[in-house]
Amino acid sequence: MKIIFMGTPDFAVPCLDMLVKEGHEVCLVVTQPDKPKGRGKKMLFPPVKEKAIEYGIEVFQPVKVKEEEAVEKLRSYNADIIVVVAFGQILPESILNMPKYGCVNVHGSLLPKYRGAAPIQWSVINGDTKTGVTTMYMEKGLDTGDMLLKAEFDISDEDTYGTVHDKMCVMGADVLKETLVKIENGTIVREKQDDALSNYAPMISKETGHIDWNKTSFEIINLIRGLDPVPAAWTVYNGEVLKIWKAVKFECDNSTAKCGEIAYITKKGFVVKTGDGFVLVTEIQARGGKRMATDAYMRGHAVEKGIVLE
RNA sequence: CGCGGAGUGGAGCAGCUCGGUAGCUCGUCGGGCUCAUAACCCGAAGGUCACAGGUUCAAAUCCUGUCUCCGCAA
Repeated sequence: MKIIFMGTPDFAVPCLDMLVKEGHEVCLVVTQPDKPKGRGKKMLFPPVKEKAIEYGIEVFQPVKVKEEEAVEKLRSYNADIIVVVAFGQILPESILNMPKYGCVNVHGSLLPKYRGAAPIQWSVINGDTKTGVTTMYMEKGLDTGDMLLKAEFDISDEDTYGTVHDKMCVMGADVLKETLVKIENGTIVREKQDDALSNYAPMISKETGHIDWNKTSFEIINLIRGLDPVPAAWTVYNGEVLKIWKAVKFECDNSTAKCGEIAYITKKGFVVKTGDGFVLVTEIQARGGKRMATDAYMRGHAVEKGIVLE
């Protein structure tokens, strides 16, 4: 099929890769404009653009795809279908209605759960043990379109946002592949989303990662997992931000410690009181420092019992 | 030229302001104590102090340049 592909981050790359390898005619790749990133201010290409260049596909980077000029450019390609994977901009109806087969989206959750920008993170943060990808026809509402195909998989205790993301984007490409086959041969089945079962997964901000030690150990550990590797869960230690990369439940008999207080020091790390128990923090990152095991950090820094994390 | 921090034995740090025998907490190896141990005691190995120049009688320490890593901001 003749396809316009719209996507931006790493998550979208396997899908683009698949489209090309399956022999589809990807006539245009639409992605977000280059932005100065990183330390220097270096202009970095979005990952999807890198891949498009590799394949020699034309790249289009409108600041606002909904503007008339951009819409007309898309129309001029007369594509059969538009595939959207983590593009990062809202599409106007003029685009949604443009191609013969419509606009298909790959979403990182089992819809109708976790509509919105950060479905993977929130499913980990909420402690879900199962997630998946869903393909759907796009419509005006945010991730509300009719569902097409799904694939699900388990989230283990060891999984983080990063590991789930990596599994999911590969799986997303597979599901998309199958979806396109069925669309093309007319065997696809649309399924309405049950709005009553839906919820929203809002964008993750820095503040999302600020640990509330009054919460349960389970909630705190899941928050840490859900924000690893970006943007990280953190707390304030001696007035400075301390990122927490890994923590596990811990048994401790310190009954006087209050939430957030370092209740105990072990060889592996320090133990913090939570809303319903204790967690042993085993991997951290201090301001200006690298991510490292807590015991390594404690060899060079004095971490004392009684300090309260905020 | 966005702001800032850092590169010191295997790990994490101190020392640098006020140049002059490389230190701390661990790890590793050997020995000892112990029913035993991640505990304790004794001992040992292991570092061109990121790289390249410069100043100096002498540079981890002062000056210049380069590379790499990290935090913030985007």
